[in-house]
Amino acid sequence: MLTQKPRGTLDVLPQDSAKWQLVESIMREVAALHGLREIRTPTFEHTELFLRSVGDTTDIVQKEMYTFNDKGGRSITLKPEGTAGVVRAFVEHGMYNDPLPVGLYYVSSLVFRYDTPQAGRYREHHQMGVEVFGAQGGALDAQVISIAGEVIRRIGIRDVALHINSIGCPVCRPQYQQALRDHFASNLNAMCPDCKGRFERNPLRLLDCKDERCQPFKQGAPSMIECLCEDCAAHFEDLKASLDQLGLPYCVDTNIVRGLDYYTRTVFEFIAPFGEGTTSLAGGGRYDGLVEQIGGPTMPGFGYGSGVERLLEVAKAQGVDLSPPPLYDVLVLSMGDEARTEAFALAAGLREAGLRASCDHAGRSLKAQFKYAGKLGVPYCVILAPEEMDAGVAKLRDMSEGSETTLPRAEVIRALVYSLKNREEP
RNA sequence: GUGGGUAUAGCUCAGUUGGUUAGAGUGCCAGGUUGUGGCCCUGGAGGUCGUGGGUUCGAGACCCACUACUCACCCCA
Repeated sequence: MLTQKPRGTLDVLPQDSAKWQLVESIMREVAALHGLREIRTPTFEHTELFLRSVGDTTDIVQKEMYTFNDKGGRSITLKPEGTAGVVRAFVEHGMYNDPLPVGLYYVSSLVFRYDTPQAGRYREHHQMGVEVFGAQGGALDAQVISIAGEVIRRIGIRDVALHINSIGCPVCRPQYQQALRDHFASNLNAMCPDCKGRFERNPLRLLDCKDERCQPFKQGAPSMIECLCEDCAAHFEDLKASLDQLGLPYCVDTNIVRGLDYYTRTVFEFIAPFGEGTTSLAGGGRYDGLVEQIGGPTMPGFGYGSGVERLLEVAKAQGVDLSPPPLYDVLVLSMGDEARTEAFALAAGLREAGLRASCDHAGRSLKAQFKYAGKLGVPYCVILAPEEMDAGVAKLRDMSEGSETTLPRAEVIRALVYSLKNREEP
């Protein structure tokens, strides 16, 4: 117990942390291309925020939140998703007075959900994401969707499908829900117990029930797309045209509903094959009523979240090489006390010149030092031994070619800087 | 939350119908002329056999509980 991490958590070890940094840097690069600025919000918020935004009938709120009372008797909840906290901060700090639209992104934000862990699914995970406030066109939706897609593409993940849908707005969704109820009403007695509950609460969920008994009744059910009001339909057309302009292939998937109540109009997911099935790499959508609902002005919004663990696991399953470069550009090897002291100074000089360098600190044999360099894949070694010390020179060994050159000690740093620079080019 | 599978060295795994000091490969450390890595050879360190009970003369093995991992359902990142 003492040496066992809590269920559903993950240790990121040194051999993997460089991959995390790579993914995070890709997110930052792409975000910068779109003029987004980083925001960091607390790991926990007042429980009320999630009840109001995510919705108190959703699975997330009903059974997956880490909620507790703090010592002051406040009900606190660890973030179960990324958007609510950002919206809260946006409103709290009056960011709607900034030049609109306001584009924000976050990197490796902690997210907690108490559900059964599985591959690619944890109780604590990290999300990167984007939220844009004050822009309402379908083109904006397409642009933000393209950010998620571009990050996935730059990581090197393949075979990703973009699924989009529109779930309408407060004008047309009630009409659609009524249309669904009308469709299912006569057969409700033959359907599964879950669906009987969904019928009143959230009839959209009737459509993605997996129970065999319910399958036949879905035939001929109206689709949300057909019932969109004029404005929502136009918005959806705008989105599709904009995705075409960006050259981003997509499919309209009416099963994409999203398990959060605040979405309006556009919802989307990037889906990749994973194991025997598929997994969602990023998901989000439009939330035009949320800012107002939290107590801000009327303000459209669009955003998404993407799970870092999943991105890395799917990349790994696809054999994407995210391995970092060798730990050092150069190691300074030495024999004897005099040379060791000199090696220590030379390594410091190399770092001064911007090279990643070190020397032996274990008092190991020259052979062991070479083995160490070989195992790390270090491209160059400098050798300092009594003979070189007497002559005021050093040997420079190219580890991949196995060639050695002897040069004056004072030339070593310049020669290495030159060699490494030329190495980058090919 | 419900059901199936699994848990032995840092990693991947053997371990016969319960029977003495629990093994292999790999990795790690060292040595093979005290100046040279990758290949090879030798040696060494490293294990509360997931945890706690039980059965038994005796449990890594059999039984129970717990914990974790894993697959499916649900939902999602």
